[in-house]
Amino acid sequence: MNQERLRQLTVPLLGWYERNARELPWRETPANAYHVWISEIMLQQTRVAAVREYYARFLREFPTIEALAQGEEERLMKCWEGLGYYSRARNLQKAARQTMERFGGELPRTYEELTGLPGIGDYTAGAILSIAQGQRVPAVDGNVLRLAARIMDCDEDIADVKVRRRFRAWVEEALPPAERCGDYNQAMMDLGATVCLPNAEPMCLLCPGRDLCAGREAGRQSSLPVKAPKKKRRVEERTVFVLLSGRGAALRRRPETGLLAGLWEFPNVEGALGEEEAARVLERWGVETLRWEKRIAAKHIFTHVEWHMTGYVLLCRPSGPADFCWAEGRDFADKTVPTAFARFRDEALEHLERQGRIK
DNA sequence: AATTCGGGGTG
DNA sequence: CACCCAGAATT
Repeated sequence: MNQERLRQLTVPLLGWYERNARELPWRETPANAYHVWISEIMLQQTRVAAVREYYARFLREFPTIEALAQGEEERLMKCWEGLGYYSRARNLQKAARQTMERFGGELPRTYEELTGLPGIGDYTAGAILSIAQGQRVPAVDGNVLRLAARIMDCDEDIADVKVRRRFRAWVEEALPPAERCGDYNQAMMDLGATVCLPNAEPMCLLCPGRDLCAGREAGRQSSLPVKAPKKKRRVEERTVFVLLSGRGAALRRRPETGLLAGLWEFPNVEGALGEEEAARVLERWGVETLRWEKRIAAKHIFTHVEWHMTGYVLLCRPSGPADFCWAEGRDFADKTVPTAFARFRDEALEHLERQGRIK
């Protein structure tokens, strides 16, 4: 195999990194394991550009592990609103609490203890240990898999766990001495993000590995890595109600498990209901409607499911099932409503504001 | 080994 | 539209 190519990259890569490292907020305090941890969790399956603002705001709200452990869930989730994969935030707080109890408030320094904390897996443990603790541990993410596949001209399926394990072992062999491993891991990610681009023609002329890349040599750089196709999304039809009363808009909490667990949503039912069917649902709920305002079509795409939503905005009395929560003003603003319902939240806000002015 | 978890940027 | 992103946990 071509692991040798990966090993040959190490020295030029570190040199490239010294001149081309991106300036990122979490790189200002690399020795602060808490900062590194927060950034790594936020960056899971999430681009740097999306994380920046969230990172700054999160650390303002929860400056230390202790503050995070003691923080209120409502505030925590509000901090995460719009970032996605909300279990990351919940796991973060669970891990913070375990850290207070088991490790005296400091993140542990071994791979086993770190991966034992909720939300910290193979990659994140490697990132924390190498960047904040100067330990010789690899951090293999999507960037590294792509880079390694190209430089070794390896066409094995990087979606396969066994293949990933082998890649990790090869990267481990290519690692520099411990004190440079944080830089090495971050250099691989920077090179992957800015030069060895995903889903596009890589900018090989700018790459420190251009003369030793087996993929480029074979002219296959842009068709690597190979990844098994994932199955397509299913489509779900839903009917969403924006119910507006003198006490505000109706929200309810989603179940504690599953999609958007524990977040707030506008009351909704399965199916694309017409007005008559929708009216029957409201009757069943015991909602006294005063006036139908309008109908809105909205679509939201998740990774594995696609919601086609029919929304009804209507004025009503503040009646309905016990799990309805009528909220306006700060109460409404404080509740975490996921992006999937953004179109309906905006509609509700517009009406609530208008009412506020009349008063 | 497969599926489930969000949301957004990009070709 | 399809693909991917500083992945992890659950089934």
